[in-house]
Amino acid sequence: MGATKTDHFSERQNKLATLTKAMAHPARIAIIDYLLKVDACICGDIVNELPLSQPTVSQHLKELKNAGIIRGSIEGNSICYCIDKENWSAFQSMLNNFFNNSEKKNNCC
Amino acid sequence: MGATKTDHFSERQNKLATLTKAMAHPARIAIIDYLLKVDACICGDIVNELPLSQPTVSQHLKELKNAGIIRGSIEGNSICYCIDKENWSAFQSMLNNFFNNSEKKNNCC
DNA sequence: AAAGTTTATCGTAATATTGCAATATTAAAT
DNA sequence: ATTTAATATTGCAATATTACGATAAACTTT
Repeated sequence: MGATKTDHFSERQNKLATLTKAMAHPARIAIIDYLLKVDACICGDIVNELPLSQPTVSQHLKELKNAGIIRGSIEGNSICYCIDKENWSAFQSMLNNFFNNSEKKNNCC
Repeated sequence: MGATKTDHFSERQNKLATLTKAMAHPARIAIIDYLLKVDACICGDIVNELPLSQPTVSQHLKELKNAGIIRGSIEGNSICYCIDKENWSAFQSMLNNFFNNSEKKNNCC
């Protein structure tokens, strides 16, 4: 196999999995770090910032965009990427709800 | 290729990526959901709860354990799994720091 | 229009993940 | 000691991810 059985899980569970999957690579964490720091940026800057080739970075950017974490807009010759703030907040809430579901009981084992 | 270049990123970035990767599957989200809900459980319960075979669930449990998200202790014949509460809190802080790094400026694009 | 710049896509190789049947392991019960 | 029950491991097939060179596409500048 190799294909995830998404259809057997709740929409919330699939969304959380998709979100965490989009973040589940150090390069993508680094891109988000950078975008949060500079709060606007040109794609080429990211390529220079990362120890990866331009096509590889482009691919990571695409994944982040598909997940709704970043947005890109054409800026003349180049492309300006930034965090999608609304989604970013929504994602934070989503994850916090997930974590706070625990009722702070003790470990049982 | 296919192997992630972890050595070029900061320890923090790699840790965040490892953590999110461990959560990046609906079955693993479902397992965590369940463990948070029941706050203790026998492995067999999880197998019954999920639409996956016993070996597959066992594999997911192993990944969650390797990531430090859950712990297991032998309980007679079976194994009792639960969330590792200390790590769980630490992970929540780690993610919140990551999210809160944004300085709430507007979207630039 | 031609040349340069910037980003995306294609093609491909290497590796990782997902899933399960079959089997092994471990402990309890008979 | 055998059988039963619960979980882990092995082996393997299908698919996904990661990475990059080569190339395409789009826009700017000359």
